[in-house]
Amino acid sequence: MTESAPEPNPDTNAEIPVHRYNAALAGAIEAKWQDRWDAERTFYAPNPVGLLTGVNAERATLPKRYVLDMFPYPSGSGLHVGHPLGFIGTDVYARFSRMSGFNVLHTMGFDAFGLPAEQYAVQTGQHPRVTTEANIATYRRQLRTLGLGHDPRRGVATTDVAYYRWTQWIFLQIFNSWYDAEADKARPIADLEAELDSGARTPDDGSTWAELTEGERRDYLDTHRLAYIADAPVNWCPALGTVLANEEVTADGRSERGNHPVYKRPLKQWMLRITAYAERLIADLDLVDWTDSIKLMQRNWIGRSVGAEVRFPVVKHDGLDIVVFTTRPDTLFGATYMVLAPEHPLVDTIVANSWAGSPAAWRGVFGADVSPPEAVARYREYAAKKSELERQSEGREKTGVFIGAYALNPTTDERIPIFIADYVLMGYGTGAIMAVPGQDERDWEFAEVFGLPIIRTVQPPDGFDGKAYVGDGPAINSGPLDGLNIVDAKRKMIEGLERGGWGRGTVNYKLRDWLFSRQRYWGEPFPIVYDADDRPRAVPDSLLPVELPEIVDFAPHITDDPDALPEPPLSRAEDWVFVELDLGDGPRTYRRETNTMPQWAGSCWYYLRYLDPTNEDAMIDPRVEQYWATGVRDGAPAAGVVDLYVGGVEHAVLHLLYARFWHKVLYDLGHVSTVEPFQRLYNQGYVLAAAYVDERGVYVEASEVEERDGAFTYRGEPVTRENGKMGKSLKNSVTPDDICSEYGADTLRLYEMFMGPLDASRSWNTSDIIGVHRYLQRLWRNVVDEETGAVHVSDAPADDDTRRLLHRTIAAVRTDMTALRFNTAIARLTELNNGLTTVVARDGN
RNA sequence: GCCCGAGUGGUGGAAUGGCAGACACGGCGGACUCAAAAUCCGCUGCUCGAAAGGGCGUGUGGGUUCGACUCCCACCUCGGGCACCA
Repeated sequence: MTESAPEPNPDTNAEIPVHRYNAALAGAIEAKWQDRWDAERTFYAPNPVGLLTGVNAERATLPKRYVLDMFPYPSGSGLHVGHPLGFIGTDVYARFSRMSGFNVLHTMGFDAFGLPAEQYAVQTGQHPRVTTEANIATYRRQLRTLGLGHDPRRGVATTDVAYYRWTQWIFLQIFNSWYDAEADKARPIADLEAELDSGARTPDDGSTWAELTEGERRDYLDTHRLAYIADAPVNWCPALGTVLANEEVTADGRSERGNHPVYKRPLKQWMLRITAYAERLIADLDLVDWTDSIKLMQRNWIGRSVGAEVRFPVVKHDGLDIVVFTTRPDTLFGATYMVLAPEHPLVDTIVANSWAGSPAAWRGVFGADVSPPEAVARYREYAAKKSELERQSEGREKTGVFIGAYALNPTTDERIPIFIADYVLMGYGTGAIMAVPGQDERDWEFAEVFGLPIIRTVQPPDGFDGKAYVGDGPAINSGPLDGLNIVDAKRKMIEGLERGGWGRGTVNYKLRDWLFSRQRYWGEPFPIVYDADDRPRAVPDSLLPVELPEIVDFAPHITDDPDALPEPPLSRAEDWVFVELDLGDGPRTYRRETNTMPQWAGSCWYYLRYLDPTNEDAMIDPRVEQYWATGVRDGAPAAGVVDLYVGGVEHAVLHLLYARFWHKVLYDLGHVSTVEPFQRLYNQGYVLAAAYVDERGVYVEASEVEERDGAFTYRGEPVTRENGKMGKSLKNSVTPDDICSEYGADTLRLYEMFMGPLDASRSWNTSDIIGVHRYLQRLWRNVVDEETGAVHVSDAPADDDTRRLLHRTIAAVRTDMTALRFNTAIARLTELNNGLTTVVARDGN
């Protein structure tokens, strides 16, 4: 056995043995190996073709394994020990995979567009790119110290022009596509145009293609694209100066970032047609290995409900119907009134001019002394002004107003009154409901307030003393449905509705299309220009990238005025906004789109660019994509290209839903060969740490708090201890740099993996680190003489007990590693080392 | 309100139907040291007992089982998600 001399300990403290494993020696060992990995390009993962082929080429014939972290936003404060928890976990798994004979792709990029760099730029005038690049350099240095085995060639940042060029290209793929419902996939918009031109397809709005003007045809195509401009109610946040996606607004109507008030108002914005994929986004969850809780969160967010659409004819308006969506068509006989959302477009058409003897109670507080149209106007004003927060604080007290109009219940031919009320939302279903107070708690409450009739259509069980009964039971008061349970009654009702032309079975989703434009500087510009008719035109691929223009004032137009219009910073770059281009019909002047893409855009596909980061001719070379897409699951081809994806649970809906959507579009268009991006998803827990509050309730710097006899003080003042997520806001961050210099990176890595299962949140406790440090020290001492540096390794066969222990450890560690149970793997290794320590103490080596 | 998940020593945690508390921190005792730190060795769930030994013990109450931290039912507490979604 050849043995090289161990590193001498650079620590000059004469008190300790020269070859003791401590922070100084660990640092020397780690630096030596990190340099060697760089020099030998150890972690370069070879591609089958292209620029990333030469180094380690022999590994390209091995089966592949793709181990991915959710890439970080490079913030100005650098890493704390909570950030690398997942990075270390994937690194351990990647190294284990590499040693198990896989060609492992493992790297780290940066999600570098976003608000903090822009806000810092607004404050200091420094360009966000400068800040961003400095922060990335800090992150790279910190990550290198941790000894992570990344392929450095693949770690792209979303702000790289060479990267966002392809983000823009993907946007154009989406823009240039439509969703073919029959084929159930996205197809090029050119196909739609060709089919309309040839007559193979007719417009779905009832128009005749041949009779449309050129402009009307453009409009038709534009409204069918997967990326389209809509003048729809959006979430407008004046304090941030931008609009936000539904997913970025909290339940109480505030911005997730900054907690500012958000207002619903109609604005022209870019939308992505994610709703076309709702069914596939639910169905394909069966193909991936994610935790049930994450799958459930996505299913709930998409919110599929099965029911029926039913037409209610409006009295005195021949041929005019109100269409409602209901999940309970079986209760139709009990529909005693209807409710429209206040902003429902039919309201203005059907509102009556007089109350015509209807009960005064129906007028609520808004129509007490005025005409129905005036009552509608007043109620609308009341509902629009009420913020989401106020709706919350007022509880669920039902308000609304009768609009003087009636509809006919198609099953009973009864005349039923039509109300508007804000408990019906325009954004869900058809914005109109049939109200069945007997079987719906909200409808019951409303009926009580307005004195409306209640008819039970399901027999409640004996002893039921509640109001609305939502459970199962035999149908009553429902003519031919009587006696049937809910499931059978629904089926029979839908059959009847479809036969009579009164409705049909349908499926509805909570998911809305994705609001995709932001009024910000530090984001990807859209590769879109507007022509003289104000219609959007794609910038051709040959003119990509559309680079961010240099401007001086990065600030969004921030205001307290909810009526102010958003004003993108890019609109100030007038030289850039107006551009002369030849889009095939001669040179003309166009106006550029001045919105930018949301931060989610770059994170929707970075895992794909990692595959072929230097390719200038394509997003990915298809042969490279094919190689990395060859995963296996239960013996069959895996659905996802990434074998293991580790990150925080906070991305359960936003990022993971958006990325799946983009991936499916790219799949439909033939650019990727898997239907899903991420085969196995694992959510690492948070690192928690003690945080301290003073008597004013303000957090104080945790590292300066002193403990005496169980009481805590900060600069002499008493403080109380809490436990919370490590971070800047709780002032309880611990940096990896400090831990590395005190114990070494291997001790830090070992501690973070030993604290508990990877998916559980764990409390950081600096005093516990010594345990794993001692383990490394004992391990070292079993191999290296602390005094002389002599390596005592023996070729002599171990005794039976030792061999048994060794092989038991190997088996257990292998199982634990595969299941990402690193804490127990380390415990097994500690037991092995404790066993060896006994042998060494007995036999001398 | 609805839907998930979790409750085990002083602490982090282990055990997924078969010896509860692996591994580690902390604590106690010892070795080394003038002394302390570091390092090493031993003990350490609670409780009765001088000891041998006994009793109790995985949030609470019930159940299934030869056997339950583990499976089932109800409840309590904590954490997360959704929230007038028809």
